[in-house]
Parts: sequence; structure tokens; C-alpha cells
Amino acid sequence: MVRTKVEIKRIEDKAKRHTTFTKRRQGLFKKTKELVKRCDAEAAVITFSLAGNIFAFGHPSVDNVVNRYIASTSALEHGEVVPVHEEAEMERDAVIGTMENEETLGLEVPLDDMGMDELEELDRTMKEMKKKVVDKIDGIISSSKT
Amino acid sequence: MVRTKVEIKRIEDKAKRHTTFTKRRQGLFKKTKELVKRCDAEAAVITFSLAGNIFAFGHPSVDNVVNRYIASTSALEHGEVVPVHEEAEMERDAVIGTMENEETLGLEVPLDDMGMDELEELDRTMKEMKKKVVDKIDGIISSSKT
DNA sequence: CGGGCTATTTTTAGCTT
DNA sequence: TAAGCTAAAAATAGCCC
Repeated sequence: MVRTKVEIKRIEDKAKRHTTFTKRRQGLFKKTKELVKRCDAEAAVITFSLAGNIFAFGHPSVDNVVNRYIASTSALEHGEVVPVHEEAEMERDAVIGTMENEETLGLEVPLDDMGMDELEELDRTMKEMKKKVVDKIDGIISSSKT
Repeated sequence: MVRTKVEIKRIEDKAKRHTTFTKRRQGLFKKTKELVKRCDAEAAVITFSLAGNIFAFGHPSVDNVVNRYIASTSALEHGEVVPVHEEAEMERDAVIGTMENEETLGLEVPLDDMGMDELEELDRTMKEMKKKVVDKIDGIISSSKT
């Protein structure tokens, strides 16, 4: 029973936290399915438990929605601007992991020598490039799955 | 009031569908925030309304979760296999859009000449490549956001 | 552990403005 | 068109097994 109004804060007990994660994740997926069905929308939910397990659901598929998201965040294909309404973070206690990929793909760029306009241009170019590469690779992957 | 039990099916009336989409999307985001807070998990929700508007929420950020998802679906970095528990699709009425990107990045591959082993190898190579490119580009993008 | 129960809180469909 | 209201439906915390 939810006798007492539950406070939305981190659950310290590991077992209890996992139980709640499982239950609420199922609830979240159910809600997502209902949204998709009732509103004829596309949606994806991706969750990582503290243990590192991945759970994802998406309609038409997680990859489809993710690719559409990536495409949209770099959408300047034909000058169309698709505004992304991104929800603000609730609190500032997040620990954002640092990117530590030391491998190089030969894409070094002299950022220091650039002005703001050039940086913005680079940002758009990179996002566009990312979209193209992701699209292309996904195309190759799906054609090899026949 | 929800006097009558609502059937989870497509809402035909456009205005009503949009209202429901808005309300349920807000509910979904709230649930996601609660899951993140209570279970110390990472999660992202991406939705596209029928009108084409994008709404996304993620902790630590949508991009962070999406990148982690992409990395995981191609994770063979050090031989670790991270299982993705992907929910099955509920129904077979989905219309999956065909990829029609005719632009080339010079990545043409002679698929027909390949055997199954080579196709699987290509699949892993492509996913790995996708991860590296996405990581690299995101690295460049975030360093230009300083 | 994972599944079932249920009291209570939370969500939300339909309404009103 | 969007923003409240409210009663009924749905989700779920704590417990049992």
C-alpha cells in the first residue's frame, strides 16, 4: 500500500531500489505504449539501471526514434528547422561522465584558432556529418540483415 | 473525469488527440524524472507528435543517454557484451519508414560477394565505426561549446 | 529473488471557462 | 486554444509468500 505519500528522493537500500526500478520501468514502458497507441505518436524510452543494464522500448523501434532524434538535432537538410522541445534538467546534482575516447579518427580540428561564427558553423557541420554517417551506416547494417 | 474506462486505441479526433498527447507526455516525463531520482538511474524519453514536433527529456541529458545506447548496441570494445533488454513491439501495425538517403559518403560495399560470416563481421565493424564516429563528433561538439 | 495483493496516492478524460 | 477542475481509473510502496 502507498499508505504514506512517497517522497521522490534516492532510495538508499539497494534491494528496494532495484525493486522500485523494475516496477517503475515497467510502468514507464506501459505509459509509453499507451501514448503511442492513443496519440499515434512515435516514442522511445531508454533506461540504464545503476547496475548498468539497459532497457529500451520504442515505436516503431528504438533505433528508428533515436535516428530520427539525431537527424532532427542536426536538421538543416533543406533549410527546415525542426524545434526540439527539450525538458530542462530538474536539479544540478548530476555527474556527467567525461568523454575519454583517446582514439583518433583523424578528425582533429584547430578549435583555438576559430571565432564564434566558425565554431557555430563547425557545430552544424559536425551534427550534419554525424547524421549522414549514422544514416549511412544504419543503411548498410539493415541491408546486410536481409 | 474518467467516468468510463478508456480504451487504449487511436483517438480519431485531432484536437482531442493533441490534448491527450500533451497531458500524457507531461505525465511520461514526470514518471521518468521520478525513476531517475528514486533509483539513481539514467534515462531518456524521446517523443514525436503526429504533427512532427519533438519533445525529449533525459538525465544526465538526452544526448548522453542516446550516445550510451548507441555505444551499448555496438559494444565490443574490450570483449564485454552488454545485453540490451529491448521490449518487444506490441502490434504489427507499425509503418516503418524506409531509409531513402541517396547521398553517398563513399562507403559503398560489395555486399553480394560476401558470405554470412563476412556480413556479420561487417555488421560489427559498422556498428563499431558508428560508435567511434559518433563519440568523436560529440567530443568535438562538446569541446566547442566551452 | 519475482510475482501477487491492496490501500492509498497519482494520473488523467471529459468537462468548464 | 489553452488552462483548471474533479471523479474515476491506474499505478504503486510495502507487505506477503
